[in-house]
Amino acid sequence: MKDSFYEQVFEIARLIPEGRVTSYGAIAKALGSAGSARMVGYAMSNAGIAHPKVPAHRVVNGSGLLTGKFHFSPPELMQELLENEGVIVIDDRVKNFKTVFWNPLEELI
DNA sequence: TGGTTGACGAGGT
DNA sequence: CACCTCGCCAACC
Repeated sequence: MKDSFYEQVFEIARLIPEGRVTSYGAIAKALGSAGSARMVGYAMSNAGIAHPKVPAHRVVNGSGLLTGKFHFSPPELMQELLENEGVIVIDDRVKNFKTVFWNPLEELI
């Protein structure tokens, strides 16, 4: 398999439209591996070196928490990018998360 | 080959 | 609402 799990994660992440966010679990489920949500986040560690660019800042955990912000440089960059796209972030949490949430399983059809 | 690692998720206290 | 514990799965050393 040339398209490793990582590559698949990147593919889905790149499909996330601006102003929208999704969760690691949702991506994992979209790939058919619902239980490997942790792997999705792990894959994102390579997002920084992945090409084309992967909007990792649009991926948060199931609670809308910016758990991966500390992997950015600086950590506050993640929130900056999100707010720049119209996503309100308060206390490391996405405002109206349920509204801006992008479900790859339904929106991607 | 086997054990450890995680940017997680759900459930319980 | 906040914090803790357990479970899952693929990649990495």
